[in-house]
Amino acid sequence: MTQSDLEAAQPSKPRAGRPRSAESRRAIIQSAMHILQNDGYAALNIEAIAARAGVSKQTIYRWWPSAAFIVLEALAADMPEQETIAPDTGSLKGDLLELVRTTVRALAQRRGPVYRALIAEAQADPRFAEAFRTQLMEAHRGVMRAILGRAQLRGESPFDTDQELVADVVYGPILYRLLNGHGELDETFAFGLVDAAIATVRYRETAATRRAAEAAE
Amino acid sequence: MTQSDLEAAQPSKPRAGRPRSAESRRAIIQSAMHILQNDGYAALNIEAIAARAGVSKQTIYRWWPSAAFIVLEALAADMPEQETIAPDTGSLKGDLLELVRTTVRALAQRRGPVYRALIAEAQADPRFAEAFRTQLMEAHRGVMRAILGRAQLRGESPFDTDQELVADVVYGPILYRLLNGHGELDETFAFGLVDAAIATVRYRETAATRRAAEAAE
Amino acid sequence: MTQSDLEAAQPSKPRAGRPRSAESRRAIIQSAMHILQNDGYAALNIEAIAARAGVSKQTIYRWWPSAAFIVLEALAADMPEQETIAPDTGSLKGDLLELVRTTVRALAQRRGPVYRALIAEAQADPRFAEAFRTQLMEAHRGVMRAILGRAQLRGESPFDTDQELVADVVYGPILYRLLNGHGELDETFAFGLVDAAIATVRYRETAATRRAAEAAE
Amino acid sequence: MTQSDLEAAQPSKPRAGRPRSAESRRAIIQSAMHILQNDGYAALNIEAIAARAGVSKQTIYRWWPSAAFIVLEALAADMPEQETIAPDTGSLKGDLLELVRTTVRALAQRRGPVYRALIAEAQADPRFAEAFRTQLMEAHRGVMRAILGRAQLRGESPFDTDQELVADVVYGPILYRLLNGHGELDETFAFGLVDAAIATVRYRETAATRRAAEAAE
DNA sequence: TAATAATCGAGACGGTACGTCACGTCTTGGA
DNA sequence: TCCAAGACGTGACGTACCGTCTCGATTATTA
Repeated sequence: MTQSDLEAAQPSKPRAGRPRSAESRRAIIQSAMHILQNDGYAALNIEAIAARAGVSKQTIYRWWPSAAFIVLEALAADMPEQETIAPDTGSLKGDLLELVRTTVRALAQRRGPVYRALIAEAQADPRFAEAFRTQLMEAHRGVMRAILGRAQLRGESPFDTDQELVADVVYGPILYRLLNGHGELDETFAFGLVDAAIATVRYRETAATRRAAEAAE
Repeated sequence: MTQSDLEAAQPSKPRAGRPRSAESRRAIIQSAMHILQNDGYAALNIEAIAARAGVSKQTIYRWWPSAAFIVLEALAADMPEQETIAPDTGSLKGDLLELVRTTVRALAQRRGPVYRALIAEAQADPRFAEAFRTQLMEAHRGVMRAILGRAQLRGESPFDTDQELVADVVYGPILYRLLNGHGELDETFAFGLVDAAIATVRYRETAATRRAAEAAE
Repeated sequence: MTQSDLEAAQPSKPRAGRPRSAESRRAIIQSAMHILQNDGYAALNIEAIAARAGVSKQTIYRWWPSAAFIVLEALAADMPEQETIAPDTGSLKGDLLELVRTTVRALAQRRGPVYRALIAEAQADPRFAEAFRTQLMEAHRGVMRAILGRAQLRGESPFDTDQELVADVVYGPILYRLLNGHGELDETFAFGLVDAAIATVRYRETAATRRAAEAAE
Repeated sequence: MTQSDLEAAQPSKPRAGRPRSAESRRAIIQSAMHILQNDGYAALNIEAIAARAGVSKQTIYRWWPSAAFIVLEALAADMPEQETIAPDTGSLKGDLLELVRTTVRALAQRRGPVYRALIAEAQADPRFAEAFRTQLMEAHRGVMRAILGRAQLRGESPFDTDQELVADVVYGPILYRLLNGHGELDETFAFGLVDAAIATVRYRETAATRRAAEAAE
């Protein structure tokens, strides 16, 4: 979590000294996103961000550990609340279709390059990996859990469904295609994924068998 | 494809001049892998590889575009033929279990960091992405195809099974956990994945319906 | 002259607002001298002084133009009145010996590094050069003048002795050795210098000749 | 001593690798001197030198520890051999006058600021102090020794004259006025200095007395 | 047996960005 | 009006690697 979240978390604390410049913060984030959109992540370095934002490098380093955190903050700010984005069509298949198609479409368009870059960054920077996972990935997975929770209440899904596995089955292949580029992120893929997810929810033979076997030991 | 494959591909052409030093090639690859294992991918740069290999930087640049390609060459050399690694237990579930457990185990141990780094690298370098996909990922997917092909012959899997989707359902979640770190790469996960894959093979309702609908348009 | 001398010079003027904190002033000077003694002049910067003094940077900048001025103020405060330090042994040679030995000894020990640093600073900052010359160097030269003045009254020195030249002959070589480090600042050197000074006082051939020659033109 | 003297010292050694670029070396030195003459020593930093020379910072750091060393190299290159610059008029007074007037005149004009800056630099950097002393100051003192040596051969100076002291009496006051700015570096000063030096050569009472006293102990 | 040609080690080169330091100024709330 | 706290834009630092470029030396094929 960025230090810059402090003020949001504790707006009451009247810390001494000159307060953080909201204008600089905004300029930095906008500068970073502009460079990202126009020149790509490879061109996104602190010096360029600072120059374009009319800000000193020191000011950036004071609040963000690296450029990736700035992008993360911008994305997280855009990220609406779970309730807002979790579709609620009345059926599991409907919810999943809505979710997967939206996700896949966003990644096939402008979101793709950003997510690819941030995930790459996370492989080299454990601090960022942590922030990325908790602030973005968990939000996505939370949507899946909400959908599956509702499906369980409706009786569409067994009470002991492995929600984590289902979330992996949905998001894993999407990430896989996004990063590896061996297949399209299109409608056909979205339909197939939904089928796979539903099939996974219903079919639990091996797991049940194995649990029984383990219980017998 | 690396330039260094030229000699393997065309051993007959006896170009003039001093031939490539096999010793330097070996030293470079070993140096790279040593640094990778001991200091991590972040420390893997051409200067360090050259210094440790007792080789000039020019020699490296002559044969590899970047450090990632050296690692890729090392991994690809280790990669056995498909027939060798594709398990053949007689049943789809048996093959999948064998494959997934082996894969997950390898990634949970020493292979993990290397694959994470190379996939990250691929996001920033399209040339490397291409090489990585064709030389490593396709080999993995080929194993899946071989297993599914045999399952179809045995009647365990419909003739119109979407092999690509099933491969995605298996490898996607593995990659997801490897890169995102939200869950363990363990036996339980492997069993769950196999279930999901088999469920996907059997359940094709949505896809069939959709195809029919599309045909009706 | 430092702004901080204002209050000393004009204690009557009761300017409005909160008066200057004597405690802060003391803390700043002590902090500066502590850093200077322990970490050297290179480590003496405003931020370090402020941090150690528990004072804001602004408070320092309000009263001193740079760190060098703080040190100068500390040294000038230590500097006793001329009458106090000008030796009066009854003979020119005695006075000179006393003065030179004291000076050389002080510079060979703790005063050396401070003077070296301040003189260096003066080369880059004309304002400080002016302050340093008038507040420290002139005090030293005044001692010489006092000694030479007494020698003239005693008849030990010609009435037209070039006091400035003699002061240069005494202090110049000391400074030279202090800054250049080609020779020791020891007793032998002190004796030699006194001889040179006395010789200079007595011998005025060239100057007299030249003046005569110039007058003839 | 700069590493860049290596090639001059050992032109025969055919070291491996790309040889040092003579053009870059020249461009760097010229760039440094240009900045020094036009913008002053305060503006002389590595980045500016590199930019103006069309050279990378690394290339400068490879060969010189700091900007001061570049200037020193330029000055030392200009410094003619001792025999060339040591005046030989036939008399001690003539030689001294020639030397002192030349020196004082040069420092009063363009050499002054450079020497002031380098001497200041030497106070903060022991490595540079050493280089400055051995490469420049010793050359100057060598001239004095040559003059005094000849004077001794002619019988103008006692055989036991303390050459070091006389050199200090000549150069010390010059340095003093240059750095402290309390007096002019003009002809009058030059004449006075020569008188002081000659007086010092002739008058050795205290030293002789003291040596006798010490011998008696 | 030479000439030609490609490789090798060493290492210097221009270049880009890094993350840090200290500067001197500014903006708060409080004394 | 001063004070502490501390954020700000500025400018330079010295370092790390990048990918390219000479060097002299080595090792093959070709003439």
